[in-house]
Amino acid sequence: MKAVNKHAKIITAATKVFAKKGFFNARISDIAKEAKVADGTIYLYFNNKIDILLSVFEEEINSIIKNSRSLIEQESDPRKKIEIFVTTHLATMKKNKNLAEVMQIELRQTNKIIKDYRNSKFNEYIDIIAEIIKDGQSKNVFRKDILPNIAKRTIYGALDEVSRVWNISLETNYSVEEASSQLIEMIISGMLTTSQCSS
Amino acid sequence: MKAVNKHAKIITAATKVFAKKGFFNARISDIAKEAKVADGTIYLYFNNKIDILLSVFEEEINSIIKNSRSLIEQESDPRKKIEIFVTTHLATMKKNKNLAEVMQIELRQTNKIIKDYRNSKFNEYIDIIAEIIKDGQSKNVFRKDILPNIAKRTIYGALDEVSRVWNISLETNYSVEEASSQLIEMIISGMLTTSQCSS
DNA sequence: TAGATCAATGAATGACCATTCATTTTATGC
DNA sequence: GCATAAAATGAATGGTCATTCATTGATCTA
Repeated sequence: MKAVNKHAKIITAATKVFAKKGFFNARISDIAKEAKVADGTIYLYFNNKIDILLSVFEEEINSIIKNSRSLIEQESDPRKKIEIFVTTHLATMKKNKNLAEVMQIELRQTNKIIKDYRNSKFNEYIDIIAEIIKDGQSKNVFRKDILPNIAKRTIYGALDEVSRVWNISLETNYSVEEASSQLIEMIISGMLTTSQCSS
Repeated sequence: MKAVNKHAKIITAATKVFAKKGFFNARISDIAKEAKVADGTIYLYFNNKIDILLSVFEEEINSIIKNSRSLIEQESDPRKKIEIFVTTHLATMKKNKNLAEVMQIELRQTNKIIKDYRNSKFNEYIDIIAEIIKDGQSKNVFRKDILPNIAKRTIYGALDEVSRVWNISLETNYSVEEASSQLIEMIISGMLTTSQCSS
C-alpha cells in the first residue's frame, strides 16, 4: 500500500487526538486507530510519542510562517502588515481548531521538556512581528520607544488568548473580523507616532 | 505534630514540583519528598492528584484577586486602574515563578480535563479588566466601540505572554517596569477616546 | 514462480506510579 | 500510666501504556 502517505495520515490523526485528549492522555493506540494503522506502524514513521507531537507542530508552523510571510511582503505599509499578520493568525486558528489546541496548549506544555525546540520555530514566527515593528520604526510610522521584543510578545499574547476562546468558548463567540478589528484598534494606535494620532 | 500545617506544606511543595516537572510528570512521591511527609499522608489532605493542582490554583488566584481588587478600588481613574492591574499582575508573576508556571502552563493544560473549573475563578480574575473598561466607557474615558470581553482577553493575553518570558528566558530579560510601561503605552492609548489622544 | 526485500501488524513485555490500607507512631483523656 | 483515638507511614497492589519484535503479507525481480 503506497497509495496513501502513511506519514501524513498519522500526522493528521495525531493532531486530532492530541487536540481532543491532550498529549499525556493521548494513547498511541488512539492515534493508530484514528489513522487506521497498527500501533507498531507508527514506530516505523516516528521515533516516539513526543516526536509525533513535534512533527505535528513543525509541519504546521512552517506552513503558517510561509503563508504569513508571503501575504505580508505584498504590502509595504507597516500598519497594514501588522493587520495582515493579526488577521491571518486569527483566521488560521479559527479555521483549524485542532492545530490551535496543539499550539496553544500542548506545545506550551512540552516546551518544558524540550526546552530548545519550540523556541527556534516559534521564535521565527513571532519574530515576524518584531521585524514589522522595526521596519515601521525606521519609516517613522511606529514610535521609536516601543521595544520590538516586548511588543511582539504583547501582540502574540493578545492573539493567542483571543483566539483561545474559540476552543473553550463558553461565553458568546465573536467572529474573526470583530476580534481582528478590535485587536488592531487597540494595539496599532498605541504604537503610532503622535503625529499620526487618530489616523 | 500539630506544630506545622501539613496542608500548607503540601501545597507549597506541590507548587514547586508542578512548576518544575509539569503536572503529568510530577510524581506524588516527589511532592511527598519535597513536603517531607509520607506518600500516603498526601491522601489524608487531598482526594487525588488533580485535586492538589486545583487547590494550588485556588489558593493563589484568590489571593491575587483580593490583592488586585484592593489596590484598584483605591483609584478612580480608569486609566490608572488598568495600570495597577497590569503592574500587579506582572510583579506577581515575576516574583512567584512557580505560581506563574502553574498558571501559565499547567492550568491551561488541565482546563481540558476539568472544563468548568478554571473558568469560574479565572474568569473572575480577568473580569476585573472588563469591569474597569466598562467603568471607563461610562466615564467617557475609553471608546465605546471597544468590546470589554475581547479587550479583557487582549490585555490578559499580552500580560501572560510577556510575563512568560521570565520563566523561559532565553532572550534578554526585561524588568517589570519596562514591560509594564510598554504594555500600558501600547494598550491604553488604543482604548482612549479621540478627544484624549496623545494624553 | 521462487525467493528476496520491504512494509505492516498487533500481541506480549516490562516499567511506571497513583492509590490503598495494614501497621506504627503520636496525641488525648482519665 | 493506660486506653483510646487520631495521624502518619510506606510497602504492596493493580492497572495502564509506550515500545518491541516475531510473524505475516505485499511487492518486486530475474
